[in-house]
Amino acid sequence: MEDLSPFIDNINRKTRLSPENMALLTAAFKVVKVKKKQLLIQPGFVAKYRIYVLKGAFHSYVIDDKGNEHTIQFAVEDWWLSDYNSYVHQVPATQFVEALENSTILQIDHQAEQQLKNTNWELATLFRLMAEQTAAYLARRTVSNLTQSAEERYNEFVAKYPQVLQRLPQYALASYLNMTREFLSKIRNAKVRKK
Amino acid sequence: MEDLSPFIDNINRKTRLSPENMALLTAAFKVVKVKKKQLLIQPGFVAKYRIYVLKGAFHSYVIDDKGNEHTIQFAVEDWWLSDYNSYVHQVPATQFVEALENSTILQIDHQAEQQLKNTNWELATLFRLMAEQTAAYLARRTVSNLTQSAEERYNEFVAKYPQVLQRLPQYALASYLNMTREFLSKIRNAKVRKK
DNA sequence: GCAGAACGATGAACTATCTTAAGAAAAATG
DNA sequence: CATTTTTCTTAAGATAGTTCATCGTTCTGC
Repeated sequence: MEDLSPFIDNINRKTRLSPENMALLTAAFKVVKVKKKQLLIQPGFVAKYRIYVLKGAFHSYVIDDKGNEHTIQFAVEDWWLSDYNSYVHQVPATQFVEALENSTILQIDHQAEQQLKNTNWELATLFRLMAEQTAAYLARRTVSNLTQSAEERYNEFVAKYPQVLQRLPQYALASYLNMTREFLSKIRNAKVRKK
Repeated sequence: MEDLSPFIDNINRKTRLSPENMALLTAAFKVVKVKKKQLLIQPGFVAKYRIYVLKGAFHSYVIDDKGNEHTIQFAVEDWWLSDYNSYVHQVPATQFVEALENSTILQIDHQAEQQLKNTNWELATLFRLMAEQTAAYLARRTVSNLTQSAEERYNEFVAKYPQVLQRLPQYALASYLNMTREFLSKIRNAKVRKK
């Protein structure tokens, strides 16, 4: 049996649920184990799940016309992810969501989420707060993408997510920061020399 | 008296409200006229309002360390905008929201919105759908920022918002597309010559 | 425990985009 | 409608970031 307490804490930080509703919510999420490199979401298929990471690491990415991979989002323990556009509108995904390590997730399917939102005030509020926070996060990210240079984006990431840094392959981080792996390598090395 | 039908249609496209709730909602929004160049939101102040554009045009932007302006978002008739991070979390804004033309807006203040969401199921659902759609939109924008070149971003904008194009100052569009005005000028001109 | 694949580092040549500067056009203002 | 201010264009030189090719290192599956 998995320990769901990180998940429960995560929810409690967003809103206060009655014990019954917390039980309803956790019952709607399924524990799933996935192996490194396994895909949870693939372009062409509708994203069926909203995903919470209990243990492990993921990234979501797209592949552009030239065949280059671009990481859109990371998620490690206690983070959420999906292809939001696909999940919200139930249209075919454009993103891959791939495990970077062997991982354990909680997933809720779209239909179950709709059902909860349509019948339960507290849970509807919870999902609203999640959507608002996702929007606020993406807005901040858009600003940082528009205003910072490659090196500044790297520095910001290091400062914000030092623990995450260790666990990510550099090619994924590079594409998340919107630069080539070679250039990221260069930046990192220039830093080391300075010290 | 202003004609609110575009607003009402906008809401109806998101969800079906009872006449009473539609009345409650429209009562919570105030009609405000603003002059070109007027600021609705300013860095340092908490964004008090969620804004719907009835008539006119706006852009939101930030100013970076070097003093350069970066447009984050546009809005013309029938669009919504705010500094979402500031509005959602009620923290000081980082963005300006400025009128590009003399305009008429509908605005709801954060407290009134909370009140409606806390007491009314249908309206809570409406605001949840709005947050979800905002998140999905920002996710799409993030992808396009990460995967496309300057010229491709311009082409995409032209294809998607041809009518909007005419009404925006080029310097605002350039910074929205994450390039200098000079470079945008070059791209446009290269196109004209090809024809 | 080995072979092949995936990952990261490095350097040289290249290119997309920026910077600066100056003039032309357009719009706002009195 | 003349003047001032703002916006757009053009062009030359500068640079951040890419591409390509190569090599050492570390995973990974069998």
